[in-house]
Amino acid sequence: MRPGFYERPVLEVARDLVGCVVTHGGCSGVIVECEAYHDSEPACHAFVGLTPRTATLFGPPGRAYVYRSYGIHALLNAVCEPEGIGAAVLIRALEPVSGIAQMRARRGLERLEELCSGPGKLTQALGIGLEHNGSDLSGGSIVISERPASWREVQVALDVRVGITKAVELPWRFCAAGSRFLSRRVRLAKAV
DNA sequence: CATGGGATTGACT
DNA sequence: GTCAATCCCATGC
Repeated sequence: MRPGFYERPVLEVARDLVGCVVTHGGCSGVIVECEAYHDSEPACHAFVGLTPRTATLFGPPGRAYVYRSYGIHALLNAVCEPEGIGAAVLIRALEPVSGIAQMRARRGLERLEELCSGPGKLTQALGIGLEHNGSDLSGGSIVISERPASWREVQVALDVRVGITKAVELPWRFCAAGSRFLSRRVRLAKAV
């Protein structure tokens, strides 16, 4: 991504990440769903302040924050905003583009729509794990790159975030409108 | 040091 | 629809 892309308000970054491409482990996909988290609201891990767990979130922008969810899944975030502010965008779903045979092997599934349609699914499909926490998202093994030409004009729909119990009303979920590869349907369908 | 709670998924009723 | 799996870590005694 261009310099400074992640060092902006996390809501702007989340909106702009829809349509961008995530590549790792010989596989890639277009981001069709993501969510913003910020230390000012209680659904964000960084809400509790600087701890060993949240250190990555408060660190420099443009790094990966990868953590274990429910003891089982690794979830991938892109750290945003200037260092010292705890904010990140959770990558929640991809439209598979390349390395699809390897994704199927890693997931043990055939159906294209089920390979990356959830935050834990896409990390499994791409082979992303906790060891990637803190890695650079431009020069590291995980790379996020600009929207391909065909995604330049993507329509982004807003919705409330999935799976949280605090600050549930904030419409900080960003989806590619009409995509078949979302983790769940959009309810608000408010466009940005 | 013990406890409790998840930014989920897949299997099962 | 319901529910268990499973681990990291924040919190509180």
